[in-house]
Amino acid sequence: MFTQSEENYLKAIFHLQQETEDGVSTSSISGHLNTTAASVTEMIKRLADKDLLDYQKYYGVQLTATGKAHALAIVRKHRLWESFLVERLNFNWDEVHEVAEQLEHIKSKKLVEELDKFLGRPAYDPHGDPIPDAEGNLPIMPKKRLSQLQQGERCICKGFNDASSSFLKYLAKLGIGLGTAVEVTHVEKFDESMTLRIDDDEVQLSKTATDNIYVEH
Amino acid sequence: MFTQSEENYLKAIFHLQQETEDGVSTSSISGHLNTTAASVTEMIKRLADKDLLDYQKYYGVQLTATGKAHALAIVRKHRLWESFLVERLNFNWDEVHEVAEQLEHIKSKKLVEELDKFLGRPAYDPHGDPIPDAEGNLPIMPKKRLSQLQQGERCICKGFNDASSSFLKYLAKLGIGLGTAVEVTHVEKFDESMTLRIDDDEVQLSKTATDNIYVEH
DNA sequence: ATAAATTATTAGCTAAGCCTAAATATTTGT
DNA sequence: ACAAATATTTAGGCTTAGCTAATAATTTAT
Ligand SMILES: [Mn+2]
Ligand SMILES: [Mn+2]
Ligand SMILES: [Mn+2]
Ligand SMILES: [Mn+2]
Repeated sequence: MFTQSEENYLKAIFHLQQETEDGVSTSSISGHLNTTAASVTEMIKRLADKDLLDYQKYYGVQLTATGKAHALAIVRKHRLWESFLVERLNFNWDEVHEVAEQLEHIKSKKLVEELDKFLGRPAYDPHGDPIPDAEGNLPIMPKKRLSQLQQGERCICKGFNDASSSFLKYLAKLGIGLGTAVEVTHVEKFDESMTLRIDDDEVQLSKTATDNIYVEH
Repeated sequence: MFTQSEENYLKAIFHLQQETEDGVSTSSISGHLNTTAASVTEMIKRLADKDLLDYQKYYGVQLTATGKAHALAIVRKHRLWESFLVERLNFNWDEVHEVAEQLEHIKSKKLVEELDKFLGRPAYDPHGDPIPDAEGNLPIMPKKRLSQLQQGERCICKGFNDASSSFLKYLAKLGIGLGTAVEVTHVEKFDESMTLRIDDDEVQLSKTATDNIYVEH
């Protein structure tokens, strides 16, 4: 149906779309996928021809209904495979992303359905991200970023937005994972960095980091 | 490391090599992979440049040690995935091949190792084919083709050589699978077709079919 | 309102993998 | 031994998916 490259673009655009109301820019896509802007322009023309997205020259792209449906199917596969790797194959949550990046492109309706069943139809992946169902419905997450909290507030870590292995390993080193209880002991005015208490340890996190940690409560 | 196409060629050549002493011909590869002879010539030049095979113009190719090792790694993955699909995901043995054809290209040493462990280090795949270990060692199978048996002989089905879904579905329809007991009631002289007794049914199989069924005893 | 900076597009090039048609080499049959 | 048949390679073309450099549009700053 679609090539691996096309699918990677669809998924990237889907993710970037979550963070803007207007069109997804060429440069944001090229940043996300580590390609040049010129390559992106080429590809989005192809995807527009296939009616997977609407493209307004110089004003970015937006997924069509079919484009979004397809992107969600890939996200679903990605997160199911990540769950499989962690739940059944003893992978660490910080080492599954690269492999899932490949596995998400396997084409077999039955495989996805059976994998989902086998895993007990999980609602969230090992990073706390919601897994779309077969129809593309996402279980909505009450999302709040750690960076939005005030001094003195307490919360539980519910998700991580940066899929890079280095970020996840960094968090693991600090003792931060899904379900970790955190208290904001101090917010530094000038760079918005935070001091946090985790159990009885104190750790420092930059704004870049706290922006990518989703919390609840 | 290698592309999907390169890996498919290596695997095809590995399989074809099992059936000849001398070089694997261009046309046999193109037949196996459903490509043209011209495409094969191009690809084997590339693979020869990478020292995965020895190529003598007009006299076919032979895998080098590294080429063979790589082919075995792909065969290993293919058969492990087939086992996973049948043993854990409720696939039928006759519907796993196409998906395994994709899964065999996933690159992750840890994934293969963990999958093997998870499945209990199986020695044979759902078609009765031996699964190479991590070092590329194949558990040797005492292989005899059903077509080699004489009238009156009895045997147990131990493997099937044609991976096509249609062949496997055909056998399933006739009640033939791994472990099925078969008695040769008649061998037709002129086309070498066989009449077989399975339980209390009698079935007819062509030479083409009996050539692709491995038996024991 | 214009100039400068930024962002996006186009043009032109490359490599992998496929193809068909033409040219060549090998094998087979007499 | 040679012609015919068959197999293989070469030549030339196409698509996908990337790149750099040049051009054009938009946005920002003066
Ligand atoms: Mn991917
Ligand atoms: Mn994830
Ligand atoms: Mn394959
Ligand atoms: Mn098999």
